[in-house]
Amino acid sequence: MDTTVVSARRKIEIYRANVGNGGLDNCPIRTVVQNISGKWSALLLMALAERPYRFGELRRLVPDISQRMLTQTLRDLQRDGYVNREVFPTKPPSVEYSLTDLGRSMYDSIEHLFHWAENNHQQVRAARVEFDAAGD
Amino acid sequence: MDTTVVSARRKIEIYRANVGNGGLDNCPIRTVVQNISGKWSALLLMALAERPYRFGELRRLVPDISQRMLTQTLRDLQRDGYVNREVFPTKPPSVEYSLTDLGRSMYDSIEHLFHWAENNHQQVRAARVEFDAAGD
DNA sequence: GTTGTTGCTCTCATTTTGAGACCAGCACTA
DNA sequence: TAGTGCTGGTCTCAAAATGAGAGCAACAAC
Repeated sequence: MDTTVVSARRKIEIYRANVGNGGLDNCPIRTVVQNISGKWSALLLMALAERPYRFGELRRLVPDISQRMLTQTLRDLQRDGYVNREVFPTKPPSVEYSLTDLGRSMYDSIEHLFHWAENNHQQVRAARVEFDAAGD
Repeated sequence: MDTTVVSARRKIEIYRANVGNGGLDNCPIRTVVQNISGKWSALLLMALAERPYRFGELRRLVPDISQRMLTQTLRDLQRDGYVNREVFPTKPPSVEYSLTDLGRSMYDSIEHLFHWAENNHQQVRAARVEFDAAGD
């Protein structure tokens, strides 16, 4: 057995054991990844990594998100501790969302993936076209 | 304006311009991220990063995935060029899935996030508990 | 008083996912 | 020879997530 592979295998075994116990909520990676892998999470994290935004600003920034999903995605990110929600007593009251330290720390890691995506999206797109063509 | 922030802002502006054009399929990051942010994609990539797996092996490895979603997720990953699907003419025929070079390259980037998740899942979990408690 | 702005929530239609039955082809077994 | 199991799927139907859009309260500006 290759040693470079042992740690990944162990993670999976731990995962399996947890599933066997009926509690897959103990798989660390899924605990975290499931909640930032929503359709809109990455986009919102990207925006908030730039600077704090108000609700309406985010809505205008990502025009194809529904208000419902914007509310819900922000609340999920807040629940996991990535995003801070602050209400300002203006009239009408405004709400500002910003990254927490935890969120910023996580963003530093997910940013690698974003950079990869920027640099390699043509290849992905090409693969997709080829696959679809072969499927005819 | 802080210079460290300019590139993120530009990406978002590019994104907005594309949306304005009616084509948000040109946003590089979404093109890539949407398809690996599925519920099961990360888990399967993790497994396949370790070594190639057969369909049934993956099924046993991730017991709480339905056969239907396993098929579909693998096909999506294959379509984007991350995963190679090879049929062996055994009886009954077996199918092996493995990471392509593109998939491995992408995995190197997403792995940062997985490591972060391993190291910080307690904090996420704690934030979640606190949020839920405050919500009473 | 009419309209606009804020950040939501509620309802309902559509889409995605989950659970499980079914399938073909061959091997092994009784 | 009939039964059983293994392979990697697909098909159907229920459940869950999402999208589209209306409604809402309170106050400002006109």
